[in-house]
Amino acid sequence: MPANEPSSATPTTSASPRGAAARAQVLAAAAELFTRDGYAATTTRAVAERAGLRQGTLYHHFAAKEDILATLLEATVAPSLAYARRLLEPAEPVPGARLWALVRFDTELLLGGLSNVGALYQLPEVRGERFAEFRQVRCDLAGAYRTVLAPLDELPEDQLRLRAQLVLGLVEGAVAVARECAEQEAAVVPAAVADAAVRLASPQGCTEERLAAVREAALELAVLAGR
Amino acid sequence: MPANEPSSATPTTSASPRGAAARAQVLAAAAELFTRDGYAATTTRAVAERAGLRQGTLYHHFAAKEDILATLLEATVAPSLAYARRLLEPAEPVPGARLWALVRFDTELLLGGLSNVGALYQLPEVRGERFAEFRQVRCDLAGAYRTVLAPLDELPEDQLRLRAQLVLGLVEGAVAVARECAEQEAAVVPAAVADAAVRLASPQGCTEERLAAVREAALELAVLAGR
DNA sequence: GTCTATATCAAGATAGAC
DNA sequence: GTCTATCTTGATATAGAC
Repeated sequence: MPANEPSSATPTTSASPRGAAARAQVLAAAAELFTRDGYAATTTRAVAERAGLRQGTLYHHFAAKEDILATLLEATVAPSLAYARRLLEPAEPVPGARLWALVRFDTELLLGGLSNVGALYQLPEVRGERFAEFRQVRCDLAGAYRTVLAPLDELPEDQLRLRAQLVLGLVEGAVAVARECAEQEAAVVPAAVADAAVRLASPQGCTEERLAAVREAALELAVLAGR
Repeated sequence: MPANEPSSATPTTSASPRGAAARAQVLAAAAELFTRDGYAATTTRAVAERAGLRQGTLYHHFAAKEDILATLLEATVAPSLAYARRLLEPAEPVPGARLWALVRFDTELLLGGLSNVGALYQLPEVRGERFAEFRQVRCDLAGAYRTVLAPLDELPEDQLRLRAQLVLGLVEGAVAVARECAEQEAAVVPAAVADAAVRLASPQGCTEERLAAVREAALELAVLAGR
């Protein structure tokens, strides 16, 4: 990756860890290792080494190990919520279109992001104080899921909550298992999960034709929402 | 908790950890703590204390911390597979009935068992050597899911695999989120997840009526399969 | 901003008395 | 079979030179 910088022109901007880029390298390294080996089992040494730094240097960028995790989580869930909000602006052409678009976006984000940060959502450490802000955003996202689920079925509030949880569980669970078996199939997963979400949220049934219409409408919505 | 045993009548059978019961107490304590705080973050001291033992004593029942986890996992997945096999013996009265029964059973097992051992399935530690046997059983269970999914949809093998993964993801994901919000609602979750699974596996749509028929047939199957 | 070196602490596992 | 030690190791985080 490093192109060249034999001499020293601009000290703060070099290819290797040096400077501001180091922080980003640490985040990328942590995302990889946290998702692969688990948060608790990943040492700060391993993160630093992978980022091209020494262990102690991490603490000039993050005050504690938990801060690295919190930064990762917030950076991952924020785009989801932002996308969900853009998705809610235009009217929904076909019931289920918003749901399809949102589920596909989230699955894609979790699967394709730097790493499978989605799997980190359920870490026990996330219950701590340090992660309150993240959990709040996460909660707002769950609300968005309820909103996009509502038009598909007349449901009392608590049933709607449960269904939103089911769909969230589907997305995160599917992401967790998707990397294990599928390799090149990963490209199909987001759409498949979105299909599945629409089906499971359609109480009076969802035929292939209807699903096709939902997909098409969702793709248009996705353009409007900027993705 | 200890009722009384001032003198010493039968040495191997007393109320507190003493004797063979200790092993079971350790497992119960570990299940609770591993699922609540995570495996890596749970110390053997904490497990021992909750089991009413001292840290060192654990090692007379298990050779290592990982052995506790492995025992828990195997004990949880084995009933699922056994149930799935019994479910496959009788003919399927209505397509989807087996799926419904299996999903409900698994969700119930994971939710209601000693603890949410299901959440432990995705621990990074489980990739290790020590857990090969567990992963094998898990793999067999995935095969059973493919079998019960097959009658619902004409699907090429790889698509069927993906769908089985989706359903497994749904079950485990739903279980993971179910405890967070729902309290007394937990009783509704298994059936709701089973409904959701059947819907998402029914490509040509699944109306309320059909779902009702599936549920009824599934309950009969469940009786035959011994639960 | 990065390094080396180290303080500090707690974890898993073992030894041997009772 | 359980206890009280203790060994050994490896972790996070800090201090201070460059």
